[in-house]
Amino acid sequence: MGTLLKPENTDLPAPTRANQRPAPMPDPNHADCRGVASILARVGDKWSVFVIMMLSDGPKRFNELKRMINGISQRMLTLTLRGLERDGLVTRTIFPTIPPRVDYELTDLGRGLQQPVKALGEWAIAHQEQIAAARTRFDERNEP
Amino acid sequence: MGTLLKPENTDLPAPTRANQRPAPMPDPNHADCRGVASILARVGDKWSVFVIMMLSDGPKRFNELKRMINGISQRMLTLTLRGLERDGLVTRTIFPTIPPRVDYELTDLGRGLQQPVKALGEWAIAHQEQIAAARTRFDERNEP
DNA sequence: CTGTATCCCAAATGATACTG
DNA sequence: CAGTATCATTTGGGATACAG
Repeated sequence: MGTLLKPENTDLPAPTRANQRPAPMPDPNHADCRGVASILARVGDKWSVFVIMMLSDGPKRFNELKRMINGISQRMLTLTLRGLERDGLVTRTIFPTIPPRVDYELTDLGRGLQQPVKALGEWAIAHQEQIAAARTRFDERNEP
Repeated sequence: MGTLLKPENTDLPAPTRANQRPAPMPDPNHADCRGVASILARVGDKWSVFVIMMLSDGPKRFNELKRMINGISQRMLTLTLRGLERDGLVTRTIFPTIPPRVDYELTDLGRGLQQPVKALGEWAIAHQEQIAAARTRFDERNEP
């Protein structure tokens, strides 16, 4: 779903024989590269992030989400929700009424993920001007 | 580059006429949706994340990065680095020697981004088993 | 209403070859 | 070494249409 939902290409780097810089610890960054990548993929997925955001303030129905997330297709919403459900981030509750009603809600795990995602979002907001400026500079420097 | 490097489809949700739940504030989550999305896209990009990780402990050369990030193609490394450079997250320094040498290094901005990304990575590591378990459960529940 | 199944096009990426 | 150019392939994702 995301760009990188598949766990290949996530090997560890060859150990830099003699590290030219201290490199204090065995570098926790590299640990568990494989597994982590597939989780980052979920976060990297635009729709997943939006859905998680939208579920912040309580459960929502399918079409409710569809309306809130402007531009998502039915197909992608279904796929995204399935992915989130599969990862245990969202629950899916069916009310066997007519017409049917399905509620989606964040799990505890999902709410936990929300925190770091939000932190990221806040960083993005805090620095968006700086980045926009950098982009402009770069662009006009490379095609005048 | 990432799945969602383009700023379309990032509109705000239509105001839920009469909200069925309190919906306390104008919801700061939705603010600056467009701009933020393109930044999240960068983070969502697998290769970008890896490159940022790899640059944690100092500048690296092109092929050095290529070797460290197992599986990335020359093409994708180039594109990824260009993107990071464009966003002002990485600097590119050319040493006009023969053969040429190019160093890539995180900017202050880039190092700043590293923090939230790392937080996310740590969350991922902390919960990877829980997620793996959820996936297994989901899978065997849906195709026995 | 909440999906699933198809078809189909555009974008992303890998492989390969070539260059300063 | 550090790219650029081109081609081939895969994949993502929108637009239907249909079903329970």
